[in-house]
Amino acid sequence: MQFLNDLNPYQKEAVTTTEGPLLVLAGAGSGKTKVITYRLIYLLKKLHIPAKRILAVTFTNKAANEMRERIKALTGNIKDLSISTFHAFGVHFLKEEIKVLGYMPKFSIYSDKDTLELLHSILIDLKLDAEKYPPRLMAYLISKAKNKLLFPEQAGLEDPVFRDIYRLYQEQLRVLNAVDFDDLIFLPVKILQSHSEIQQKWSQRFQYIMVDEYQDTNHSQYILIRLLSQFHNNICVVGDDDQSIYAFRGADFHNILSFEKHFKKDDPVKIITLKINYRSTPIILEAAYALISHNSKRHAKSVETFLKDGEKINLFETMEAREEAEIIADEIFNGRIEGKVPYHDHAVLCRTNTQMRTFEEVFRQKNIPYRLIGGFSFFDRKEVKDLIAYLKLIYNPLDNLSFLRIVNFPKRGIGDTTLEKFKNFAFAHDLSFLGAVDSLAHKTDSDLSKPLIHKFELFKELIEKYEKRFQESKVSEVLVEFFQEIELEKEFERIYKDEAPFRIKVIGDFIDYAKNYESYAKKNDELANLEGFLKNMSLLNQDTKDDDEETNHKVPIMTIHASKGLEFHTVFIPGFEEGNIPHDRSIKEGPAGIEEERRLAYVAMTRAKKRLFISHVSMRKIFGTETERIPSKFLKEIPKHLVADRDEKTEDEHLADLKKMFA
DNA sequence: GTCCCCAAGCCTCGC
DNA sequence: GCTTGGGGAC
Ligand SMILES: Nc1ncnc2c1ncn2[C@@H]1O[C@H](COP(=O)(O)OP(=O)(O)OP(=O)(O)O)[C@@H](O)[C@H]1O
Repeated sequence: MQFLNDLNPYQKEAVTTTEGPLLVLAGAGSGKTKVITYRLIYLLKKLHIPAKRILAVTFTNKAANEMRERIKALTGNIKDLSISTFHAFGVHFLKEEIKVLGYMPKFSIYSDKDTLELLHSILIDLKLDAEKYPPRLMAYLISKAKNKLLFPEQAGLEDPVFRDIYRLYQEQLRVLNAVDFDDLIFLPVKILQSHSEIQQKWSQRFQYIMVDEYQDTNHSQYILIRLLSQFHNNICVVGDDDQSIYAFRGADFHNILSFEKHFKKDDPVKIITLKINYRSTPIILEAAYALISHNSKRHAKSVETFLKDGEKINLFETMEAREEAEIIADEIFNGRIEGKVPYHDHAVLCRTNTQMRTFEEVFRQKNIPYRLIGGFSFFDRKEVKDLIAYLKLIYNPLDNLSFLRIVNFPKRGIGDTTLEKFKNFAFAHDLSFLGAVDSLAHKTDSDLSKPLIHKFELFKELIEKYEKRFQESKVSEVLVEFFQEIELEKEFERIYKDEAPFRIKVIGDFIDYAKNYESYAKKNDELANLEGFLKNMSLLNQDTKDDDEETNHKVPIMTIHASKGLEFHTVFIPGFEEGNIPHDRSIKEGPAGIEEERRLAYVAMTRAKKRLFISHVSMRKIFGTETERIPSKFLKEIPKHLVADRDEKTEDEHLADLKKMFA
């Protein structure tokens, strides 16, 4: 076992302790992910455990892909190995087991935008005021209930109206044969809890289970893991409570702090701490720990640094965001020329997506190659959503929401009144919308004219034709054919007029995405088909990075949330202002909100290996209006001697500046 | 049935 | 500031 020599004794112990519950609780950069990866290899290569007996859960799809690649490189084979996010695992599980709940295996996954639409229609059905029961709030409450594994009856104890909304929402989803994101965890748990034979099957299957970033799991995810590990009880989780930054999604770092209590059964729980940080310079680390030690609710850790020396943290302020981005662009340029640090070993970590746009513009102008990670989803664009609705309906004919989106796109002369009559007809006969089309001709109670009925029939034929085509040929090829058939470009020209060329380009991007998906599937020994494509889009699990080397030499621009688990030679954290980090919305939430923001800052800082730049602006545009900004209070929590403030000026210089300003 | 205009809210973070 | 979609005009 040559490869074990890459590990320190504590890491080695974590890797070779395979039986019983194991918790690795350790700070940033201490090699937790490395432990998980090596542990997988150890199980496969040394103990010869069949791949299908192991489940590894990562936080993001990117992390899953990276781990898969490393395992593939080291063992040559990744077939049958389950490395996925909780949600991707949920999809996998439900494909096999969702029948017991009365759903079909070909279910749709609704994004939160879709669920808002659904909630909107439910409020209308229940004749409720959307002002009094805002769909956003309802969606949030339903999500919270599902995280806590509560059904409508249990969640709506105080508020019967909410109970009814939640109940109807869940019923509608089932009729549409669709699930929301929370269902991907909630439903598997409910199935495992109520069907002991299924629970036995799955918990016997997974002899070893590992979870990375355990501090960001929520209650339902913890229960899911407990149910799956019940039989063998070989469960290993790693994490760092200081890096819990997904509370808004229900994550609760008490899961990791209570791991021992949760999992001790006959076997004792082993806890291993890793103290050595291999990533960052002592200066960066001292600053990050000084900051995080201001949090009251945390498990204190001691750290030692492996690296020596290093330069101070660079701090600077600019008037506005553009200038901030320009200075960063120049630093990256210099870093590459003078420091020989390649583009992709720099990273810009933003608090919000909106910040990213400025960097995109400035980098483009200054010819700095960049790539945006995450951010505004391509799939949220209206024109793309329409295209996806077609695919969803083709895949899942029960998906009425998608049907409504596209039955008159491109315009085929089916208007609101016609549609209203059609819907009533379908409801009266208890049919799905697509299913109702066939009955129109035989039944007399639809109140629709012959030509109108024919329009519906043509639409259904189109859907059915492509259902077949997608089974026969490659997704990307069928897409091209399909877009031609519905004369999409023509429609875009009609709707978008001058903007059409730009929108038409989006069609091309969509097809490129499909091609990318196909090569991604191939790389992972997966079958590329419509089902996989839809899943891939719903879970956003494509690495935006494609294979050509070009892309690997670009500066990533992303949010701090997306940077979790990554590391870079040089890190820039722009927008270090009060109101941005900590964000206004979090400040409003009180102390817990601020502590979460402090963890965010800690995560961002600890991504840096050698150089760290922190910057803030004095004016920032918020919803179009310029507002004055002051430096983040977190800045005061970083010891001054670790920081090189470029703007540190003498009194005289300040005076001179002021004079200049008013001259 | 379709087009077009204007009020209103927006994305903090994302599987 | 900009998108979006509801509601009225054609
Ligand atoms: N024993 C070791 N010797 C040398 N380098 C190591 C060792 N262990 C880990 N590293 C390196 O330290 C870096 C951080 O490791 P890793 O990403 O696994 O840490 P982590 O604890 O998961 O970090 P984080 O919690 O911040 O995501 C990696 O570059 C890794 O290769």
